[in-house]
This record gives sequence, structure tokens and C-alpha cells, in this order.
Amino acid sequence: MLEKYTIGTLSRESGVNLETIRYYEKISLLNKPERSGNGYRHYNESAIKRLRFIRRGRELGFGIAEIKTLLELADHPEHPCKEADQLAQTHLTEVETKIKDLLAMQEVLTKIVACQSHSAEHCRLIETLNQRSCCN
Amino acid sequence: MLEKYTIGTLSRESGVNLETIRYYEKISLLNKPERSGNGYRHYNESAIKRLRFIRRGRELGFGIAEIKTLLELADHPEHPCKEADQLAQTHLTEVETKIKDLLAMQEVLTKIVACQSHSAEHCRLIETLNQRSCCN
DNA sequence: CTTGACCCTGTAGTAACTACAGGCTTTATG
DNA sequence: CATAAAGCCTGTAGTTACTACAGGGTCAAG
Repeated sequence: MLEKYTIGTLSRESGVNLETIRYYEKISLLNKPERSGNGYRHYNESAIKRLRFIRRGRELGFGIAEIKTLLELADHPEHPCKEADQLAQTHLTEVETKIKDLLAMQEVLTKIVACQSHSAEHCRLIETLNQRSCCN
Repeated sequence: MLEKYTIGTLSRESGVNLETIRYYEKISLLNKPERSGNGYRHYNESAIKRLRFIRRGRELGFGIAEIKTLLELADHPEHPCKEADQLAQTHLTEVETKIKDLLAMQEVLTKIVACQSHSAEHCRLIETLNQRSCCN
């Protein structure tokens, strides 16, 4: 009753790719599971929760190392939250930096796309990359 | 007079890391330069232009493969611009997708950071990852 | 003449997977 | 009952775009 999921089932339940689960085990993000006589991995409910935790962390853009720390903290509810707060703050700043960079790219690309050109000689994208003046 | 830059000078002039220049050569993004007797690479003005073109492309977020295509197009001004327009459009869409994803992350992270917690048990980030209800 | 700056090749490491190759086991179907 | 499909196993290599050495040669200045 306790170890009722095979890796395929766990993959479906958690939304994490099967090969990714084995990868997480290899890098010690997940504990090694029990094995049945045939060598198959078997998991329980807590593995699902853990994997979902990891998946949500990845969806928020945290790296594996950060998630490892967060799993540690989640396992010790008495610990201060300071470290997690710090991770969130730092990560938020990184995300905002990336947004800023992408918005700058978007602005240039939008201008380029807005103007149809005919030949490579007067192609806006290529002109931009050559840093010659653009069609405005 | 023609081949007057060493790789270090080229690096400074183009704003591209020296090791990256050698890497670009290895993956055939840059042509192999002349070598002087001692085996040193020597470059001319056109190499600077080409590297700057590449750098600007990278700054706009294009991948190496796309830049390779764009360099081809830039070398053939009589070619239609259609392919470049297409690349720009596709890339713009990718950039906008990334922005959307990052904005979603930012929104969640901002909420998490806004609320100071004390212990991991009531830590907003960890609660979010556990998908228990948050402090609002 | 030696020290520091510059150049060379080639390999390995980074992040987080993904994709096989090659080979078992288990389950479903005829 | 045989066989085929689905599922599992290990281990390695590939992806992107660099970056960081290790180990070694060359060149200019004091």
C-alpha cells in the first residue's frame, strides 16, 4: 500500500518527465526509491508531493541548487524563513533583469518586423545588424 | 596593411571575448584567418565588421544558426529579404513568449516577497511550492 | 635575461535536461 | 500459449553558447 507507484505513474501524477525523474535521482535531488524484485523503482505519495514541489519551483524559474535548498527548508518547518525569503528576492531580481533585456530586444525586433523590405540590401534586420541607418 | 589585427585587438575592437572568437572559428561562424610565421591569427577590418554583426545579433537574442543564415544573406544583397523577415518575426514571437513566462514568474514572486514570514512552516515561498494556501 | 603580456591547441565544465542504444520484464491479445 | 506492445533498466552522448583551464610557445621592455 505504501509503495504503489511505478516511475511511469509517478511521471503522470507529478507532471515530470520520466527521464527527468531518473535524472533528479542521479543528481540527488530525489532520494533513491525502493526497488521491487525485478529492479523497478517504486514510489509513494510523498514522492509525488516532492516532485510537484520541484516542478513548481522550476516553473517559477528556480535552479536545481535553489530547489535543493528549498526542499531542505521545507523538511524543517522550525527553521527561519529568512533563507527562503532571500532566495525569492534574489531570484525575483534576476527575473526582472531578464524581462528588461527581453523587452529591449522586443522593441528593436518589433520595429524591424513592422517594416517590410524587398531585398537583403535594404533589409531592416540586416541593416540593423550592420548598424547602418534603418528605414526611418 | 590589410591584416593588421591580432586576436586580442580584434576582441577589444569588436567587443567579443577572445576565447569566443576562437570558438566562432571552430564552429565555422567565422572564416579561418591568416596566420603569421609564429602561428598567430591576423585579421582585417572586415573581420571586425563581421564580429560586430554577430555580437549585435546575439544581443538581439538570435541563435548561432540564425546568425549564420543572416551572415549569408548579408553577403548577398541581391537576395530577397523574405528569409530575414521571417527569422525576425519568428524570433520576436519567441521573445514575446519568454516575456510572458517571466512576467508570470514575476507576479508570483512579487507576491511572495511582499509578505515577510518568520519560520519555514509559514514561509510563503515554501507554502506556494507546496501549493497550500498563501497568506491572503 | 628574465618577466609579463600575448598567443597557441585541446579538453572539460556549465544548466537542465533529452534522446537514444541495447536489453530486460510484464501485460494484453489472438 | 506465443508473441507483440508497453514499460522498465543502465549508461552514454547530445543540446546551447560559451568559459575556463592546462600546458606550452613567442615577443617586447627594462
